[in-house]
Amino acid sequence: MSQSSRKILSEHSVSITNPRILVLEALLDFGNPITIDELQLKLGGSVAKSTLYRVLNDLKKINILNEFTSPDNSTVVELILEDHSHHHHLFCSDCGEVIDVELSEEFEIMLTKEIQKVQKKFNFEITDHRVEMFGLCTDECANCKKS
Amino acid sequence: MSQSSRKILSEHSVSITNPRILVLEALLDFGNPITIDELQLKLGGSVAKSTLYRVLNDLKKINILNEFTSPDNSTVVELILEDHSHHHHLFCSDCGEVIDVELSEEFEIMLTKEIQKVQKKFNFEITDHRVEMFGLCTDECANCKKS
DNA sequence: TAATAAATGAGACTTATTCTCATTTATTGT
DNA sequence: ACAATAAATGAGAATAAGTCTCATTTATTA
Repeated sequence: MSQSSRKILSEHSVSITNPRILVLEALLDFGNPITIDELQLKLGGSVAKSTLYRVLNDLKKINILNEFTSPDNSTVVELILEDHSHHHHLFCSDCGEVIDVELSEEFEIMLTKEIQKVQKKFNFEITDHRVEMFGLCTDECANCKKS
Repeated sequence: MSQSSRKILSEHSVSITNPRILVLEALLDFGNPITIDELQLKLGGSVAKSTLYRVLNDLKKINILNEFTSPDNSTVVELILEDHSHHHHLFCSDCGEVIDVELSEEFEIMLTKEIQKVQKKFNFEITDHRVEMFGLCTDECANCKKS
């Protein structure tokens, strides 16, 4: 793990520093989209707040980090490595969990066609898209209030 | 216009006050998703900041206001009135404009099927979804930096 | 129109994120 | 391996979006 975080950094010609390794390892270890709050918890003060935000920005700049806002307004961050193909997000409105979801090939093809229509109609150059789904994990989730 | 904003409020059994009328009229007048910054500009100080946020929350509570975060992290707000059917959003990464987009019926049907698959796979109850598209308005947009 | 409950304005407060600057650490060329 | 240089870091100050408080005003109702 320590190995691969260093590799990621050097492959992107970013200098290898302790905070960067720690943040990358936390993200690799969690393996799912994570809120900045949770990430800070996981790091347990080993990286200064200002440095954490700087490191996240560095990772965004080299295009291996995706940042978005969940419906409950927390900032969520996720690594996008080579093996991490195009996907979408599923949010639990109760516990805030975020899950990566891949949709079928046929669906993506159809969506691409729709997007082409939208491009023409609005004279836009569309570079990216995502599907967000919201709901409740109906299961035995320990964090859900089950209200 | 003044007429319809009052009507909207009374139809939802919300008391008719000046700030509420002003905010609703600004939203109706703009007619598109609008950032809170722009909305404040449009209101030109006629409504106190704290009141603006309270009114927006009131409108959310009666389910006629949708709020989301744009890719550049500004909060965007839009009215959802009866005639405003299911739609998605197109964002310009340069000027920040947000446009409502309807996708084809066939696409929505296929998306519904995909969502059913996701529900089963993750044991989720999915209540809502949206498609977000990002790009650049290639046209003669006065606000785009054309960098 | 008076009584009551609800809404407002002004500004204090909170919290996420960014900025500053003195110090530390990584990189590089020898 | 080492010194010089540039880059990154930590600590905390600064900023800004959004919320809260409370005294005053406004809407509703009977």
